[in-house]
Amino acid sequence: MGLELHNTLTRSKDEFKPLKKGVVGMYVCGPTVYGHAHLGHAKSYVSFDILVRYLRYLGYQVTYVQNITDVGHLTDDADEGEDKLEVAAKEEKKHPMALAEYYTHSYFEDMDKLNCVRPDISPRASGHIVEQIELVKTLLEKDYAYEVNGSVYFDVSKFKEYGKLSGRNVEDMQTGTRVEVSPDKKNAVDFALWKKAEANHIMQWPSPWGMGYPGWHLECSAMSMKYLGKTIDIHGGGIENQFPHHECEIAQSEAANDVEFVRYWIHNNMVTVDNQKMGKSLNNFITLKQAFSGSHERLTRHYDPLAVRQLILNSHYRSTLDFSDAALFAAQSGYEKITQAVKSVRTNMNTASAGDADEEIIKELSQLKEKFEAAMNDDLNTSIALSVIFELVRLANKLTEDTSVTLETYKAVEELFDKLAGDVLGVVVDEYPQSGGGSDDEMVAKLVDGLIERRNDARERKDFAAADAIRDNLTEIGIILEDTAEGTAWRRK
RNA sequence: GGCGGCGUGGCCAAGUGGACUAAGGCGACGGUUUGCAAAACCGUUAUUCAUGGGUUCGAAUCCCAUCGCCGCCUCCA
Repeated sequence: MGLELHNTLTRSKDEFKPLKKGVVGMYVCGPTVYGHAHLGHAKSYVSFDILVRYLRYLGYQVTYVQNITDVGHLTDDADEGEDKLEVAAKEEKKHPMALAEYYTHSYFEDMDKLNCVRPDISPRASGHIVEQIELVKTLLEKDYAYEVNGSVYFDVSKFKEYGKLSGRNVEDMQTGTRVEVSPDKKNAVDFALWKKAEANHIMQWPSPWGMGYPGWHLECSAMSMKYLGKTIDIHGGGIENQFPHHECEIAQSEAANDVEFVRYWIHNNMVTVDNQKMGKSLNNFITLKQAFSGSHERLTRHYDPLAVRQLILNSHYRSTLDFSDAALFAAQSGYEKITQAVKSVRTNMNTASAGDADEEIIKELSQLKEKFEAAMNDDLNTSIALSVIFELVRLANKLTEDTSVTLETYKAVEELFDKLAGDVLGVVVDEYPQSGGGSDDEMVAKLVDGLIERRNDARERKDFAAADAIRDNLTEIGIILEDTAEGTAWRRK
């Protein structure tokens, strides 16, 4: 049984078969860069990162495109909306482009820490105005769009399949519209492809319809088309974008190209914090930088970025995930357990004896691998996949207590950790620094090593009072000592 | 008003008709180990899946009702 993915378009789990054998084109709606990334971004992009990693694990050649929205968009389709990049720029007294640049860097920095693979292409909306204008022209030529006062709208009544993704019908929405309808529109559900800019609008570009800026659904259609072709295999995004954003993308793209736009629509669910929607006004809005440093009043400590990642993998991407300090704390402990096991295996490899691998162990490993793949094939059940990693941890920990285990056996265990927990889940890395990184680390390491030496002297003299005093001191500042058969190891709490 | 989701042990969370006498993690407790710890290992911690009916040989899983929580419909991952 191959990979099955839940496709929003069909509302069922469909076997994944790319258009071209062995090759996958995947587009994911990226962030609007007007602020630091938060926990919601983490869930979304870690989820899609898992999909990319797993497809590559299965041998697909994946082209992963994720846009950067650096063109602010109106808060609604009517004229009174404000451009959020411009709003943020005014607050910070910077040019919108400087702001976009700053938060783009910040975004990549956070995603790197979460061990998300970089997209192959990160196209900026502002760099694709030409393509977007071309798309609007095509839609006008094909009579799917109309121009009014320098703005261009998509005529939803012309696209019969509008609503097929979100399961809405146009009549229902006509009556239920809560926002004020722009008088320029023929129908309330019509959406802007191009908006005329007022003189004070900073970000604007020349177009056949005058100075303006692209509508907020347009960039994804234009850029996915440019880099992945008219039909793409996978389009991912947050569930809140299912409507209207993705519905509109389908309308624009299929009207322009007369072919199916996306074969598999994948939507991930939202995040809550302490069981409430995360929002700035609720004081439960937590950025990734705050989570990594522990600088938020709802957090009792700092959390390892990979522990945040692990918490995300602990639940399914289509379930809502509640971030709480307790949940993060549990994930941190679990993450450390995996890390410890991997480190022990690697350490023991240095001293293990030569000899063939244990056949029983090899058999167990291949069973774990099968279980892992079956879970991932079932719409990316990372929760079960992660439980397999914990089984592997237990197996590894038992081995490291046995001195007769051979190097070949350890190699097989380590390889499975690297492939499943490393390449696919991304919670195991190749190198673990002794501590969190930073310029003082080497000095800290030397200091701790020195103290360990003095403590061991005291222990040899049976002066346990002195020995314990040293250890207690270190514990107080967050350094944990562990006496093992090979000597005393230490780690940061 | 329209659409959708959820409610599983102290906490997080899989499972969605029969191998469920319900994974896994965290926490807690007991044991092994240790000079004492830490880590690790072994064991214990839900006869029960919001509640009440029903369908079925069989339900956490399907249907109905009730209660509670949440999301989308306006930018948002």
